[in-house]
Amino acid sequence: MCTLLWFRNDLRLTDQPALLAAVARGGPVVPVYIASDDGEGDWPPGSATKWWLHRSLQSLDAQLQSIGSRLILRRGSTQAELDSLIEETGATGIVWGRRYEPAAIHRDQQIKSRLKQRGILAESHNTSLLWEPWTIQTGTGGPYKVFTPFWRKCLQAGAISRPIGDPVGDTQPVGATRTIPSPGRWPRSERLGDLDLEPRIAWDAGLRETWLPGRDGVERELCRFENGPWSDYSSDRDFPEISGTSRLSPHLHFGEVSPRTVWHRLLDVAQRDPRGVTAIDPYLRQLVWREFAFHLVYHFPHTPREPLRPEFARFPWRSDDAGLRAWQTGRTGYPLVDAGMRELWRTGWMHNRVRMAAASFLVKDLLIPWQLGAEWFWDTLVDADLANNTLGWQWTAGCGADAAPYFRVFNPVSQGEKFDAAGNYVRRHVPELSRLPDRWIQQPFCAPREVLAQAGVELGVTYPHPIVDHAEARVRALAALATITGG
DNA sequence: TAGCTCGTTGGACAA
DNA sequence: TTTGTCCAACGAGCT
Repeated sequence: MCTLLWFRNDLRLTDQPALLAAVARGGPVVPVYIASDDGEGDWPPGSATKWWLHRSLQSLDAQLQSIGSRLILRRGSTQAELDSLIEETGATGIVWGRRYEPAAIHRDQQIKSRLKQRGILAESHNTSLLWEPWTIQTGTGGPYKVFTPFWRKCLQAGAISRPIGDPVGDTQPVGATRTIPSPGRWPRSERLGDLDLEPRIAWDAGLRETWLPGRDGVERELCRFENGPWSDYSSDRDFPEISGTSRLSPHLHFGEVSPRTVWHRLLDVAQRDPRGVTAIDPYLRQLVWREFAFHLVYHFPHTPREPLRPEFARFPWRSDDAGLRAWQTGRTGYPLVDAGMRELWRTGWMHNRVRMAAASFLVKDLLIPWQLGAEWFWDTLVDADLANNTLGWQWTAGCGADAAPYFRVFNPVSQGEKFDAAGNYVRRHVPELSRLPDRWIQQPFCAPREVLAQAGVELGVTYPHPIVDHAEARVRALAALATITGG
């Protein structure tokens, strides 16, 4: 009666329905993770993703060992590894958490039908969403393409159940069971180091300084957010120099915490707050944006590569290798954009407000296809997530759900002046500008010569000239849009 | 059915 | 300096 517990993007032991189902079968449970690209389509894990995954698996294994179990690691074809694990353990069932990306769905369906043919129990569970994509429908039975009605419909769907193992503070891993029965003999396992997830050259210092993958990191960020930032989230989240956001995105991506746990912990905090529970709404809305992204990628599986709005297939994008390279390396000459791109490179993350400005610069100022931006983010973000990344880029490019009005072109200078007025964010990530006064920090190219000299800035030498003139680029972007709207 | 309202995150310009 | 208005048209979603 041995059961394989196949972990994917749900690397945790608390509020883990697949784990609970495995234990409920009664026999020994073999927890397994398979490093494989075969469910990722043309989106194999990027470098930052692998860096995080290495540590997250380490954390999961430690948690399992603390209750007398362990994590079996394999690499290669998922189907072949599952087959061999069935051989080695005599497993009669496999349970896992569902995924919603097109390639993963396709692969999982094949695995499921093959297992069933062989008489092996194959059971999938919802381990990562509040509402699975097919449970939320418009009045006419279709998927939503606009966020606000989606949000309203979700709230109508009823209260979100408490996480398994509640009340909060119950840190026992398996809910009621609290132990995972081990097999008499463990199957073969790779060593974590042999999965080749670690970088070959040490580019990860900034990531190590910034992040703590795994359960302890979840606890650290959740506590920090609960103890302050949540209550000013709606205003502070826009200022990149402040840690006003939850910084939970990578933890949620890997399923080190369930959205349900986050939802209820913050709701509980808000309930004790004099301003009442609605004070947490702006943040909960963001959690539902994550749900919306999964809803969209499930119902429109072509969107990671193609625009949701078909007329954008005719958009006159430019080919500009030098521009792309300048953007990627944070050398566009626009300090806010460059600070964001360098924060991304150094820490594997970028503040959301800056993501919008940087992404807008690529697609509107440079007219470079949003797919190239999505690929760069995919490789460099520790929270790289196909659903969220797709939604974000299509939104910025104006070709996705909730399309932005055509005239919404972010001005990198005024965004900087609004949200980084004192220039602290720019100074942190673009040190060669750090001695510029606030007045010029967001637009060194307009600063008087003596100011630049005094700050030790030599344009074109210590810091680049702007690679495009934003005012001209804006006009050009609007003209490009007019070609596909017929305007 | 047809009509109505609205759309996460903006910017430029006039007054 | 601040505030209000306008900037396409469309299609989603509701009534």
